[in-house]
Amino acid sequence: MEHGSRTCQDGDMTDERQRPGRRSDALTKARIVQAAVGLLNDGGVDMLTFRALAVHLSTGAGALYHHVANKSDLLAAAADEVMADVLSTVGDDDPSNGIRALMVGVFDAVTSHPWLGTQLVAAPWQPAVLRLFDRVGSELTTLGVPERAQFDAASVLVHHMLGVASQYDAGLRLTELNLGRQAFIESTISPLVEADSKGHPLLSRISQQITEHEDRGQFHAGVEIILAGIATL
Amino acid sequence: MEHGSRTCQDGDMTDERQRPGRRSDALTKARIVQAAVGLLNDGGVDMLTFRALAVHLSTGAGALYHHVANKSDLLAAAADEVMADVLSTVGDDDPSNGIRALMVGVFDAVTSHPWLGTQLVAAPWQPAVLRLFDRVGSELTTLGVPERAQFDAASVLVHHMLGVASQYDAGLRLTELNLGRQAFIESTISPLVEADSKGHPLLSRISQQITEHEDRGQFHAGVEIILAGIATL
DNA sequence: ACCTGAACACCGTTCAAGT
DNA sequence: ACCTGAACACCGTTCAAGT
Repeated sequence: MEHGSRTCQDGDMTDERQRPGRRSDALTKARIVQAAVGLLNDGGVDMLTFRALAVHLSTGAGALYHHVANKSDLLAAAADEVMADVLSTVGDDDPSNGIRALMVGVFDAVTSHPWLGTQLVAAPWQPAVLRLFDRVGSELTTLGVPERAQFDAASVLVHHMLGVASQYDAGLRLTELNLGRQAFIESTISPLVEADSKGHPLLSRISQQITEHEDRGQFHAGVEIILAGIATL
Repeated sequence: MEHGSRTCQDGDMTDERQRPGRRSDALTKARIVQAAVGLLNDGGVDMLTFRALAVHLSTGAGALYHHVANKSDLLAAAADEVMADVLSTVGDDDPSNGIRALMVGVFDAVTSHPWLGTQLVAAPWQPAVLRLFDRVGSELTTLGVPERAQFDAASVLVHHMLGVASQYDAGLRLTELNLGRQAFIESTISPLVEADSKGHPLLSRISQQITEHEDRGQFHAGVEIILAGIATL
């Protein structure tokens, strides 16, 4: 654990930086959040515990409450840190495709942090989501969407991205913890289909979607539908 | 602890209570789920506890595990019960507006069950969500959307609805627990605006949106954008 | 002021023991 | 087979006591 040599961010402001977990300078909210992000990336929400965090930072659990209000505050701060980082390194494409590049970039980022999607949809007014909204909005400005409709358009785009990302995360957890996608289909979808006498053509397509695992394709198709709708404004 | 207000465990056939879910039959998954929905509607997720549920059903906490696998299973079953009920009483409009009626109906239902939106987005492959997907899909069929694109279109619609609904729920919780929307704006949005030197026109609009509390209007506008996009397919 | 870490008030879940 | 409820293994959070 301690020799993690994890990726982490460089460019720290601290002059003397030991390994994460070695206590050389004062506790600070930034360091706590950084350690929290590390735990979340390693093992998801279940691994983020005030006790584990305290061990990682070589301090007591109660000390953390001098810098974060509670766990909800800590999670929001962790999400905001990752989101700010992601948004700063995405969307340097040509202006015509700026909105698509932004969407794909953030989608990939959310998808590679399996805890992030759940956190974002669980608390939609947290800073990380507002940051994302704002960025999508400014991208819509360069795309020529009228101001009046920017919030609505950004909302649809953001919700689509978060929705597909959380689907992806849930799919991962499904395959990790449970038996497999085929077993999931048989245990969850089949009963629904057989309960009614309807055809349920879409449920079959959902089964296909799950087995083929093409969340990225689904994501792209949705973005195009939304952009086509936005173009009519 | 539990000095007994519990009357006749077995051998009674005349014991009647007017409270829903209070019968002295054998424990069954349906009755457990029904009681769980009651607790959820009363006080949200925090109120749903195996101990509280056991008290409500006049049984022991461990007995519940004979009928539900765990809390996740119980939550999924509760969500599915509500969703099935909602879907059976919605969307009897004329075919041209069927999709709008369905969307609005489900949105209202999710919005009036403050725990439901969070549960749905947290586990996107649970039966309740699949049911919803399927229903939206069949509505899209009558609207003339080609089969090839139905899953993508339904996905965008469902994610939009769940996204706005969870925004609404979070807004409610914000006003209940915290100081008020204006205080929220000053504490959360203003720091974001002041951090950068950008204009952040959308964040101002978000502030407005929050204070005016027009989630329904936002929801409608988003649906129209998506339907316009779907029409191009 | 900051930190410590034991203590408090809960959880979900299990399991020997009953019926 | 079903139920009981104490026990287990945790949580987030608090707070007297230290530095």
